[in-house]
Amino acid sequence: MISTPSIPENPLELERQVCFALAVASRTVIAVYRPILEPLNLTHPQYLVMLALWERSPRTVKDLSTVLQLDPGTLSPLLKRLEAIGYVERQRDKADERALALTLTAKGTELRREALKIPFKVVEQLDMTFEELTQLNQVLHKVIAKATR
Amino acid sequence: MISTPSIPENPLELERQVCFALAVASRTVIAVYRPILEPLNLTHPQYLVMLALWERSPRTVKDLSTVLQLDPGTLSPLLKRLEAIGYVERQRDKADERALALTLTAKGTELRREALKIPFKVVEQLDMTFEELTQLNQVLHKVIAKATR
DNA sequence: TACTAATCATTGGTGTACATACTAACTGGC
DNA sequence: GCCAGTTAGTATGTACACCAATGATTAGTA
Repeated sequence: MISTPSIPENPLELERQVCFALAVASRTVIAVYRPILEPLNLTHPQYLVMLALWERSPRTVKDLSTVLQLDPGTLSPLLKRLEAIGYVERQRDKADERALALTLTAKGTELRREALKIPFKVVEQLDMTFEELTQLNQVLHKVIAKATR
Repeated sequence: MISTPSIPENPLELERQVCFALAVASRTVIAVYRPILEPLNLTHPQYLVMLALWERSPRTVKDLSTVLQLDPGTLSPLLKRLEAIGYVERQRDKADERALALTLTAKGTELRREALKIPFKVVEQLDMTFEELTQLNQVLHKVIAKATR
């Protein structure tokens, strides 16, 4: 007779929850960025906005909201802070006055040169191979796709 | 003569950043939990605290802070809210008056029966195999270990 | 034993993150 | 040109999340 395990596995075990690992991983990785971004006067979400703007510069709040998957209500104050630092300019779109165009300032554009070092610094600290990180990235994008449906 | 790619890869490309995928994945997965946790009157961080308490009940703030890798300053108001709902009791440790002991109430203990369904609901919504999730969990714990050093 | 250092939780400040409600501006159909 | 319905961004309220400072308590030590 085959015995079943006497102690059934606990579905609610904390260490087993992927959501827990995701939340902690997100927070701890962002914590790695914090001292690196601090000299640039950027928080991590602000850094992500800058990445988006370095790829294409006049972008609307709506556009950033879609790409970063962030609520416009979250971006609104964040973008004002970026403007206050002087990395970004906010102006209404002439063609559509509803839309707010975010444009990089000279200072914001120039910042990219400094930022170029960041990915290398982070990868070095994480001490993981390029392959591992690429694969993780793929799995995460799959999770995002599944969770967003 | 071997040609090098004319357009060099961009290290700052948003979609390539693991930190971005991590942040979005964490937020979107938590968003999956939101409607599921809402009937229990719990936010996701509160749910994680409950998971920890269901595993072992009198736990201090310090202890929870270590396990959940959360600042005590974050937990303090969160735990007061859990107390206000009636899932938890807060009382100073008799032996060490500095420590605050968090104990499950009867209501809090009973809630576990409802919560047992949650992992299955989430896995069903994510539509991913047990193996995929287990493997993701392992990689995330590796990232956490590397990032925490 | 008195003094000092370490520990634990809370408080206050800044910055996300999301939901809801709101205003201004645009659109299509008439 | 007008209007119903939509869209873009902002304002507000609640809840994390982290940091630094504070206060209370305990532990360590001369």
